[in-house]
Amino acid sequence: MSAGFEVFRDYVTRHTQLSEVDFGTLEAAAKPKKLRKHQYLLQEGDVCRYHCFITKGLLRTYAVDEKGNEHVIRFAMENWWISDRESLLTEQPSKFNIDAIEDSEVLLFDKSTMQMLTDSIPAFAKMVTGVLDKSFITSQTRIHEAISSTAEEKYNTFVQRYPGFALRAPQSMIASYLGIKPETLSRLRNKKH
Amino acid sequence: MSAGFEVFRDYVTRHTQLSEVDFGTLEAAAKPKKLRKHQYLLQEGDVCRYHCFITKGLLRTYAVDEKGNEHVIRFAMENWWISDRESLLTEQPSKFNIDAIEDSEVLLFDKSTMQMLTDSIPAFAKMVTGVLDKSFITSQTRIHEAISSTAEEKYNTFVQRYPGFALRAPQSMIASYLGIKPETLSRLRNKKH
DNA sequence: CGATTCTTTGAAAACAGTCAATCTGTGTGG
DNA sequence: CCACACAGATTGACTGTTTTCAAAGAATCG
Repeated sequence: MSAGFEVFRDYVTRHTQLSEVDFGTLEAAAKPKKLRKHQYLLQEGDVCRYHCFITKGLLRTYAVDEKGNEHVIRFAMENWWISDRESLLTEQPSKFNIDAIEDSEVLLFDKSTMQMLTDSIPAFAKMVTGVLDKSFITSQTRIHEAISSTAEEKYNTFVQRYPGFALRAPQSMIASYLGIKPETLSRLRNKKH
Repeated sequence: MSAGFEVFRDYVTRHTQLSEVDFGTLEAAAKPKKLRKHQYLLQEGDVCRYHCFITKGLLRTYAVDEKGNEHVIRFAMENWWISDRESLLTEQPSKFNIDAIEDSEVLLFDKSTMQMLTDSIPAFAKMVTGVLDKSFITSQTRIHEAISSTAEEKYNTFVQRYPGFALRAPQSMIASYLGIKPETLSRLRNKKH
């Protein structure tokens, strides 16, 4: 009854070198949690308290505007981290929602536990900073595409880069992620080639 | 003959607590550089070797597409860091250009020096990670706005958030940053409200 | 199945982009 | 110091893309 620890262990092993003792410390610190489809991991207005590692499933971060429209900020699946870093950092209520698109399983590390882990395991701290660095680079790339590509280019790039998301997320959410309307995405997809 | 060291010292003092010795180490590691308007700090195809702290002036990161159009990825001014983190991390040629919009002054910290500094000064390492964290949060916010706002909303938000950029950067670059055409920006600005 | 949600399609309206011409301000060389 | 050249900004008319609204058609789930 693993609760996703092997997924996490594989991930960590691929990204850094840790002793068996350190693995134990990490696994003891992690709180496994299961989420059913549509279940919130974080709801707007709540303070985000956890760094969250996904061992199974698919989640999204989204914001809701005054008109009630949802805007998907990001998707995340197995072997990705998800949280609202702003809320986590400032301890202010989050502007975002995070919920499960599929039944999912995650490992939760609360803020102070994470601090303790990064303080006591330098290799883990390095890995975590490396993840952040890559996240930032990915964000820059997304910004670049958002300001320079047409709707069609954005969609094609998205499908190539994230085939998993393209297959597993509803088209309305993909449209939202790309900043276009679902009708527009439907038309793009159904025009020949 | 300060070369911007007091600006840097002020900045570091505002963000962390460091001994006089550590300040000395940082300042000894920094290479001051002056840039004239239009001068490159980094040119597409070159490998980015430096973390760069701006003590004076205004710079931009931009990409050039197949059609020759420039796309401004970001602006940065006094007390901001700028670099191409992807190129810095991977040591592969950069896809971006960084150049000076005004005559500027920067402090350069090369990759290995930066590594040495963060390894030997934990408080500095924390500050640097904090900067990265905030950069990531800022990127997320920008993505959110890019996918959810109209051109007019993007412009208004930009002016409020970055009055300095709005005043100091040419409108064609601001338009590029927002992902709209200069003509469209001009029309937005000149329609009454 | 039956109900709900997601996707597709159509037609019209709104919006942003294109191309070309004019206007403005800046800086440079004569 | 003036005049010209140049880049940046504005304006107009037109085109093309995306949104909106509405309705019909799949697909999914209890």
